[in-house]
Amino acid sequence: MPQKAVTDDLTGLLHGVGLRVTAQRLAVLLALETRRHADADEIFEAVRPTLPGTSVQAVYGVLGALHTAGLVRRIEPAGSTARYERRIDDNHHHLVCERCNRVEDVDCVVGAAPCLTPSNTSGFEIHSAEITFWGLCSECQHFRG
Amino acid sequence: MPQKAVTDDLTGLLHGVGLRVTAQRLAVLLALETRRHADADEIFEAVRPTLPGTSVQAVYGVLGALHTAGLVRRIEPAGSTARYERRIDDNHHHLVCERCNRVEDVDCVVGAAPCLTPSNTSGFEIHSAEITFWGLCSECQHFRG
DNA sequence: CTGTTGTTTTTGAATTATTCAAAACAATGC
DNA sequence: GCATTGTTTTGAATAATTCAAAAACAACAG
Repeated sequence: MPQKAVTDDLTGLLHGVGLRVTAQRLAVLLALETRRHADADEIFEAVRPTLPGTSVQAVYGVLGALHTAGLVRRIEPAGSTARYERRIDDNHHHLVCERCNRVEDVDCVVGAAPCLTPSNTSGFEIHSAEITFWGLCSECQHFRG
Repeated sequence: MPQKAVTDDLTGLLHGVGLRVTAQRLAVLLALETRRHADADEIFEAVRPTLPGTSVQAVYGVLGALHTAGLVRRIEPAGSTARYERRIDDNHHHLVCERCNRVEDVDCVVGAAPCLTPSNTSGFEIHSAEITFWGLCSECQHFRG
């Protein structure tokens, strides 16, 4: 897909949720296209070359707006900074490395449906269930001892 | 149970994992007996009356040692500070309020076992699965709008 | 009980992700 | 184009947590 078409898509995405289309927002969305589980700083660095003058605060602002609008999902595994991703429609989960904080997607979980039903809800109105698997990534398995 | 007996239990707990027994560690463990999902500051405030002169850094140090030793579990729901709990042997999960960050336990999950098996592990060696249910607590359900 | 050793706590400061606020600026509707 | 309203910049603040050095202390041997 040519660059123009991608940008048009992203423009439509923003219009769709009633957000103004700005260069910063397009750049952040574009950066998220090719990055999975990027944090604010990674996105800031990705945006900087094509859009110098962008501030970190603007990136936080854009990510906040996109998140509120439901265009990005935000995860914050213990020990990591907040990470953002565009995959939102599927109910996928995450593997997090306890040593290096690397994050990978888990497309689905065997027998997932029951997991979304806690036994006692303590009066909570439940909106979503988040599953995080903790362990060691392939790299870090060698470093044990 | 008399106070002395509780303290003896906690002393044994520390000995059991090869940690030195200090007044601060006993105080933190004792504070955790009656509090669920307490954060460092809550524990600090709970410890202060009986053990004045204790520093917040000491509380962080104690909690770190207890966590490393496997005596306490540490959760860090997005948007909250780190919280600590003594329930570690059962595989229970959490409900977190999206508005006030209140945390409640979920004793178990219907059909829990399958949840511990992700479909693709991406080469990870998995140690544990953490399930967080997001929603609104009974209090905060009234504040919508 | 006492001295020694290694660990823990205190004291004081640093770090870092994130947020806040006011002013400059830009997108959209007319 | 122009006004309106939302967004970004600029600059500073916040707050949880960690780091480091020195003092205090628990555990153990004698």
